[in-house]
Amino acid sequence: MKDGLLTERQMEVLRYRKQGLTQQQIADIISTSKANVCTIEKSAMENIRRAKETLEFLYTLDATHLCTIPSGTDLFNVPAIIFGEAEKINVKVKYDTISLINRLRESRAQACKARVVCEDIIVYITDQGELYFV
Amino acid sequence: MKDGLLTERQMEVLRYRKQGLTQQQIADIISTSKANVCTIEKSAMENIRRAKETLEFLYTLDATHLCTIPSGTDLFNVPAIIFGEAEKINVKVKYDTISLINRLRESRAQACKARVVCEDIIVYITDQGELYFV
DNA sequence: CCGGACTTAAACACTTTTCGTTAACTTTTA
DNA sequence: TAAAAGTTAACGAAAAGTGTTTAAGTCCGG
Repeated sequence: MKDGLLTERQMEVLRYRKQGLTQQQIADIISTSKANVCTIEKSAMENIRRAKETLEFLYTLDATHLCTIPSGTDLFNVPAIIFGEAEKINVKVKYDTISLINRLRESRAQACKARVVCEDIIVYITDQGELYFV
Repeated sequence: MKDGLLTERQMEVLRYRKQGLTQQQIADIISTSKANVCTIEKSAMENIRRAKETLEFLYTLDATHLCTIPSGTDLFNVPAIIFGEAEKINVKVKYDTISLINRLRESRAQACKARVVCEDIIVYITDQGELYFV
């Protein structure tokens, strides 16, 4: 059994960064160039992003397609749409209006511009009322 | 920007499996051997495990070390130890006694045998009272 | 005990990732 | 603005991961 996605080098850099060290300081400590520290940190972040996306996929496997929010929809209308669709299939959404919008904003930030949805958003829901946006 | 950890092949197999197909049926559909379906599914599960472990690492970066539960401790004494340590640093743990034990069992199953902790368990905590066991 | 479902190991060709260098570039901050 | 911090691009070598085959397993219900 292997560890997670991150290499020793990547974890090392992330830990030093968390302590507030600059890339140059870390480069000195681990004896390499600051450019290399930058790329190691970057690939670490990329790996973390991929880990998150992998689990998102897993969730959509468990969930069923609920509806699709068309691009151009007012953000504040989204909860009503989702509550309505969930009611049709007898599932209680585990978010209220505000937290639903926050959940959406967090998971699909680039799809939310100001008060408007600027990309089609596919909505999945589990039996437990958990939502996933793709 | 690339996708998550899973390859097309791996997602394909997981989706078919979710539908309840056997490895042989999937092998026929995607034109390969059932042994290969098995290894693809296995590496998919391994990737998912690694994705989870990667995020766990990320959480421990945000969290501070709270205490270490020594091997041999009675499971039912663990909550009291953790509540005590958390109180010392003025953090409210977001679990009650029962759910804390469940959380521990889920995250470190192999470290819990019957009523006893059989490995040292390092406990991390965030400002929000979330716990991580390593 | 037979058969179906599943697992495992070794070996292979192939692709991707990683760490590293150098050098130029942009952004932030004092 | 000047210095420090951070980013990017191009490239190479080494390491790791993937899909595949073949062949030999285990595990379990009927």
